[in-house]
Amino acid sequence: MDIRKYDKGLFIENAVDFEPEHIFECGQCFRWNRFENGYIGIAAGRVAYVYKKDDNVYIEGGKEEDIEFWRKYFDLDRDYGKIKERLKEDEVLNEAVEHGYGIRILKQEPFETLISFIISANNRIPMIKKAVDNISKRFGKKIIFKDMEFYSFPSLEELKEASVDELEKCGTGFRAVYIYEAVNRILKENISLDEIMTLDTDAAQERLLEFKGVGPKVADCVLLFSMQKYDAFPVDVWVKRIMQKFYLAPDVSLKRIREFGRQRFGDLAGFAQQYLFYYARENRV
DNA sequence: TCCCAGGACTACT
DNA sequence: AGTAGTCCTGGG
Repeated sequence: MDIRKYDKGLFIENAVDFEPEHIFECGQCFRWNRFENGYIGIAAGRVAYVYKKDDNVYIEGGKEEDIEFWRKYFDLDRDYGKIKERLKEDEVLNEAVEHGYGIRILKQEPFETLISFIISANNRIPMIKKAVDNISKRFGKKIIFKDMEFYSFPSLEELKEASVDELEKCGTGFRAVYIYEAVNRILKENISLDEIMTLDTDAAQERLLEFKGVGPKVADCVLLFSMQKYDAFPVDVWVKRIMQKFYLAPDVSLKRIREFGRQRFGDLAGFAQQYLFYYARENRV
């Protein structure tokens, strides 16, 4: 799929397997919101209004020098048609893919993803969005687009200024101390998320679990949504419900569900998880 | 007013 | 190895 320039930004001509609603509502990101005919949001300090019209996806506000950024962010070089073909051999996935046929897994920034998913623990999506937004307003950089204010998610350097109290005031609750400790441990122990990204899925998960406030589910989300570990299988309540309903007994532990998912879907476990999550959530399974 | 949703921690076994 | 109780916040 090719990205080209037009007068208001960038567009993807004949975008296949790409539905903004599926992409932005499948639980992987917190900074995109419904706007007019699509979604408006910010990724890595770049604001855009993304919508689909006919077969084209428009990235209004996208700059010519960011063509490669958006190509990578939206994972445009991957053939989701082929992935869906393979997953549809599974009866449940066949149904789930019908619902979320336009899902793509975004390539988000590891630091933002780590902090955002620490906030996601025992929390609901609107609350998570609010907290991430407050942190960005307080510690990120302001960007004006369409006469509206947007704020980039703060860098490690920007967030090191945050006290536990300030983080709490952003609406993070008991997770404030986890965020504070994560930021300061990364700085003090000179931890490189990019280096963790080079490890295999199990080794990288182990490293992420060393952060307080990061359990198996949060670690798997970071691995899948920012480190291209597509064999990760994050198990949240929705995935738990749908797995227990269609594949396993109702009392199977989260750990076993994770093991089952990874074994059954292999290198496509992460994609399967996204289709299942979206299906379960949309249908209130 | 209470109850519920939503993962990880701690302190146990 | 697995599990009960607790953490915070907004909405019904």
